[in-house]
Amino acid sequence: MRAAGRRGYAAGQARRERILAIALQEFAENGYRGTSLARVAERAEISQAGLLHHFQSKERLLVAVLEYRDELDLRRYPFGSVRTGAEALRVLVDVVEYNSRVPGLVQLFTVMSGEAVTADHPGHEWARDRYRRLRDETAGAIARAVESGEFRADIDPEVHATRLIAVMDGLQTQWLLDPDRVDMAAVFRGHVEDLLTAFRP
Amino acid sequence: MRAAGRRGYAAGQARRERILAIALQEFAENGYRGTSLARVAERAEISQAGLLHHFQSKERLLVAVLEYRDELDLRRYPFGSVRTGAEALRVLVDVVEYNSRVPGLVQLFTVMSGEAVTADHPGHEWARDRYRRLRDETAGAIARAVESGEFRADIDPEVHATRLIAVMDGLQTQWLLDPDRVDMAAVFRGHVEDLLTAFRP
DNA sequence: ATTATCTATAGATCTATAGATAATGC
DNA sequence: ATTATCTATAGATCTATAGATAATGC
Repeated sequence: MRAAGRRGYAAGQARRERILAIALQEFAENGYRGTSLARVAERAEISQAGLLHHFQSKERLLVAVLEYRDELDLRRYPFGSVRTGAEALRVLVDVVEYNSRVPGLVQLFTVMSGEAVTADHPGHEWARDRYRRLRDETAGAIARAVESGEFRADIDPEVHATRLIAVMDGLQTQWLLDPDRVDMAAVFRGHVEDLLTAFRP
Repeated sequence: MRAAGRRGYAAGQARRERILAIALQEFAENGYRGTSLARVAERAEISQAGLLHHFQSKERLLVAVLEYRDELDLRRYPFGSVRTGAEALRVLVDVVEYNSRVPGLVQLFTVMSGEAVTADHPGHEWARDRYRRLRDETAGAIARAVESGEFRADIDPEVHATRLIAVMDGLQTQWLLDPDRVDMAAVFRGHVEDLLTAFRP
């Protein structure tokens, strides 16, 4: 397909993608501060200076990894095309069920969100904006369901969006730490079922 | 008071406590991997070798900080002395309200939990065990309320404990990243009120 | 005798840059 | 000409230990 032939040669483009995939794994396993460029370079079979030719600094590499993930990830949040509130909540359940099959990706977000609450972390703005976007999209879907009369009129879309995302997030941490004792997908599914009952007018 | 004169001189004991308080701040601000012993030592006005006389390694220092916090923290979770389910949920609301006044401590736990999902992190076992304990205590309180007939018979204490802790945790992350847009205490209070309604037989 | 503290340093990182050489594709 | 890649290295860390000196309190 070669969507991005705009800059660099084909070999360089392929190398950049390989570096991104490996860096994603390393950041997920060790966090930003625990990841070394030397190790990423070694696994990508390039010298460290070679790596820095493609990504000018460790910060830039992290930002590129986060954007790379978001691209793939946002496709799983098709809130724009969703018709009903029940459908929107189903999308969230699907996302959680998908996540429970890709612990590495979940770990990237959990580790990054944790580190990124510290002010000087290069992913700080990214994390803040990502949550804003998720809240806005989720709240929008809930608001539409309230307007259509599908959900009760007295529920606050913003508050429930914040809560729903909090449950998803908090479950991820508990699940990653103790997968045998925390059935993330089942607990979240139950939560959404309870909500659908509570939201009914 | 000098509860712990058992090992070391008084001056050493005082110094250890000073180091713990400063290390807690540094770990909260920068995470485990982003914290340097040199900086902790500098702020505690001791040489780095002097610091390592009191805590034999960086790992041991982290463990000591986590235990130090837990001591203070567990007093805020007096689940043993709670009589009713409603009271237990009130305790959680109180904890969240208290937390919203001590962002530094909340940040320590959020950063540590995030970093600690990586397998080799020295706080990995600590975090896993802490969540197990929280879940067990919360589930126990809910189970008692179910048995007494205060809460509906068909609610699963373990599942609801996991969910409640997830909401608390997930709200912390969103609140730390965006305190102006996320009113952690209010959202959690609303959540608990909704639960009390839903739990009524 | 035990504890507290220091200086000095080993030894291992780590990120980023300088500067050279080789390959690519217009 | 641009891009990709390398070696070498500067310069700044970082943790932990060795070994010495001073203070404490039984």
